[in-house]
Amino acid sequence: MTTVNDNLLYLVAKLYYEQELTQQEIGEQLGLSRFKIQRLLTKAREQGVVRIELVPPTDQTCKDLESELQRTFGLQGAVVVPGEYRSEQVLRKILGLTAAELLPDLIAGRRKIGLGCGRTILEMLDHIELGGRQAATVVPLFGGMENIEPEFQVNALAQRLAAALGGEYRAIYAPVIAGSAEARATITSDPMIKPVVDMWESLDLAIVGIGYSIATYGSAFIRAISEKDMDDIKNAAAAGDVCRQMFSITGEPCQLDLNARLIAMSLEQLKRVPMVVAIAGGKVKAKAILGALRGGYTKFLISDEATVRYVLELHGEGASRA
Amino acid sequence: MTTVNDNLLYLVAKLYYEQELTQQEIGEQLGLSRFKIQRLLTKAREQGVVRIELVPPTDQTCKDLESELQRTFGLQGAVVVPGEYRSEQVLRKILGLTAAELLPDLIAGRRKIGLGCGRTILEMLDHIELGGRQAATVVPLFGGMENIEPEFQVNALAQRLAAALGGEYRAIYAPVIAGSAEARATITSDPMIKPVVDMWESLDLAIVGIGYSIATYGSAFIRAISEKDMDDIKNAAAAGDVCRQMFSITGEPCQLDLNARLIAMSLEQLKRVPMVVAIAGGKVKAKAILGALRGGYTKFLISDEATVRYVLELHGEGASRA
DNA sequence: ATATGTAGTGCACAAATGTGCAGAACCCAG
DNA sequence: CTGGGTTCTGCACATTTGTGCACTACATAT
Repeated sequence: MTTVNDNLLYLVAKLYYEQELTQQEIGEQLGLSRFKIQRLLTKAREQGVVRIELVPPTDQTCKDLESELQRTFGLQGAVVVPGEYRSEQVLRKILGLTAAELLPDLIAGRRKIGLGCGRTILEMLDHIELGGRQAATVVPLFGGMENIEPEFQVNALAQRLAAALGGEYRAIYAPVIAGSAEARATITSDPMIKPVVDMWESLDLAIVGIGYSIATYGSAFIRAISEKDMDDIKNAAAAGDVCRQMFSITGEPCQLDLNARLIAMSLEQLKRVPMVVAIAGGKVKAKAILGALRGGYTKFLISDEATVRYVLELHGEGASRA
Repeated sequence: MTTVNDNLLYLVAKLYYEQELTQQEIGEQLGLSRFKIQRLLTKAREQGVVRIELVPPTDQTCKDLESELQRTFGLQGAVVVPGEYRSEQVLRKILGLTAAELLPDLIAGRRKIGLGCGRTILEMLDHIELGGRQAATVVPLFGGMENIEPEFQVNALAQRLAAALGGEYRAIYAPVIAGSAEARATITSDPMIKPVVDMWESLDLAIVGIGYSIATYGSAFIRAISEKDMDDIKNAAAAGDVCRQMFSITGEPCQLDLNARLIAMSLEQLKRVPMVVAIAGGKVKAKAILGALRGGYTKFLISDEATVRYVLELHGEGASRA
């Protein structure tokens, strides 16, 4: 590999990207075949002669809403993406991307990291680029489901985050819902599982989604609970959940028999974690988000403008009624 | 134009350039049509959300040859592009590009700039990006030819350089060869032409190519000279020219009748310019380059490794023979 | 209510780009 | 010089991207 290449690569790259000639035209001008040019370009990209940089929207976040959230709910911080997104797909991706970019700052030396699951979390993982050797350990915050969808494979997500961080992860080989309270006790005291569950007591950071309907959890979850559980949930007026732990719009934990069978970090434990980042958006989730905020289950919220406005409006109404 | 766009643009750009999804795939994931994605990407590029940067080969020039040139011929500087280029097309483009990138430093505040012409100079102009409002004036260094080829349209080249610099230019409306010495006198004293010709006396910078054969100048030039002129040139053992002024391999100006008809900056004038940059490469030009260096007609040389080695070799031979 | 312009959409088609493969060229050890 | 490896080349073909156009939507002026 002579140095000729470097100059040639640069030249070809320049003609292609700056003068916007086609590979064909460049080939003709240089007396080389189109294919050669094509390969030179590929090489130029590989070797970093061509660098494609994406400029993140310059902090165009809704500062006003962010500080209002912070004040109203005693958060440590918030990031509100401006705009209204009709498409849930788009919103999820944008929140995931936003979260991915905030992550390095949010992690900042925290070692024991708990990770929830869900589509937004999955999107976030798609965009993380960190690589740096972080001395971090990632654990799932609740058990798994037989559900095949990748966004609910808690261990896989933890593994991906750990890989992106260059740290380690712990897998949990337990179901999110045990068959009975006794089964739960047996499972969580199993020597393979206990160490993971125990870590929930001493996390430095938790990254969670906010759920708004048991329907979200998919058929596997529903299959695991009884008619009575369903009735209980309805009666308790569950507005949403964090780590599968349900609460009402006022932030009160729902008292459910189901709770005794849940293998998931508890809301009390969550409140003791020094930093909890919740990522959630979309009007359908507004009540769930409000409940989580009122209950103090998160310390940092990543959401979107339209949703946050609606959440604050709902909160105001509730206040005036009270 | 809402801020929504910015986030969406960034997202789409990221999916396209970093995750290397196709526009089709992105469309499917986001629930938007391929065409929409296409247009978003175009917008992202236009708005600078996507920034494509080319990293110039990190100064991989032949330092040793450069300093040898400098020492041997008393140059103020030299840049030698490494490698051997078989294709003249490629070499010309690479030299042009190299020169274009050096230009800002070479100009550095110099106001009166003289410009030669030729294919390498043309390539250089293709790559200049400067835009800055330079208080510069660009003049051609010799008259024009009826030749249609764009690389010999002296005024057009001067105009292009001036445009790139954001400065002014002067056009010369005179032929490079007048019909007779008397005609030359008449023409150069014409009030439209004299001011331009006079500027050659007080240039701050000249940028020239080095010619190696009258054949290079094209048919229009040849048509303008007689059989006798051709014989003269052969007898004088012309090795090359700068600004159409011919010299031998030893750097001696050729004494030609033709000279009295040339409307071009003289070699004496050229030697008085504080900075002369010559751009030339290719083994066929070696003798011409050597003559120019020996004659002191340039103060800065931009060339390629193979040629420079050959030039230095030729120079060594000459020295040992003498 | 009716023109009238402006912006956005999807489509059919055209152009450009990317890829697996088969053969050529090269290079070195035996 | 010969066989076996690697690299380089061009090509047919498949994929991906870009574009002019006709059509819709919506807002503003008449």
